Amino acid sequence: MATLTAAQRRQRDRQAYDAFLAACPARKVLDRISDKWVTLVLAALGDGPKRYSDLSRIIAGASQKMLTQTLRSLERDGLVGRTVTTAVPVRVDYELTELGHSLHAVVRQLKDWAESHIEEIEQARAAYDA
Amino acid sequence: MATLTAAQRRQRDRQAYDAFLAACPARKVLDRISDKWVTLVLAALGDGPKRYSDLSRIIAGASQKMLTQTLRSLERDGLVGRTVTTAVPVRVDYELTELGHSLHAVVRQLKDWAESHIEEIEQARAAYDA
DNA sequence: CTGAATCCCTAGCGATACTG
DNA sequence: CAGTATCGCTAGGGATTCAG
Repeated sequence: MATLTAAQRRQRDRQAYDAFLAACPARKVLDRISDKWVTLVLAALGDGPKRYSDLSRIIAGASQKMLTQTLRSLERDGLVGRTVTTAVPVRVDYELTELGHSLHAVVRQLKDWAESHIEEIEQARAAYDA
Repeated sequence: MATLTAAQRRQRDRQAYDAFLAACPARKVLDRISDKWVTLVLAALGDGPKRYSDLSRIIAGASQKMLTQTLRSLERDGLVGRTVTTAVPVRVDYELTELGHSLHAVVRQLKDWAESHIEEIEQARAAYDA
């Protein structure tokens, strides 16, 4: 094997690293929840099914594009269910699946951690900035 | 109050939404963990202190810039501690603080969830794509 | 060894307009 | 009502270079 330049080595490491990530389950979930819209939709659906328009209203900051995109990916992953009621104005309902609920439970723990430690973080920031 | 155009209404909603987010502890933690490098560093430090060069090797895919940037933000938030040993080549050690460990514990739950449900997600994806 | 500063490019997202 | 399609911007992050 020939000697590699630093750049080539970095490139190779990055390949190996990416491969490792692809095989790592934790990474896959991270991909899911690291999307802020995913978490927000999950939270919004946490207390029951919602219509598309409901979600759009609750998560006011999400563009149509992001909302639809997020719902599609969650549906694909089996985290939310989608029900279309063919009527004169079409009606679409979304709800967490069993799998979705179980993830929601974990995310809620994260939320709980946040609520109980956010003050410490802010203190640390203030101290650091000073 | 004058009548608003649709664009103006969206803008206003977005403002209100952002304000709500800023006050929401869950959003702040989401900001932290939604950064993939944060989670990886957290994981890497989960089993003991590491030198800068160790982290750089373990998280091979991270550029110097991202690694340093991530470590700084974690330090600022009081999640990791930084120890500089003034020597001829400078040596810097990083370790999780108590606060960092408690967040790590929660993130680990997420990881556990992933490992036990990733198969279902993949099945759902396969089914959806078909 | 550890880190700061710069350049630069792509992917993600918002805004808008159109369809069933 | 519930999307889809397209355009354009900007912010994240990689590569490179300089410094303590």
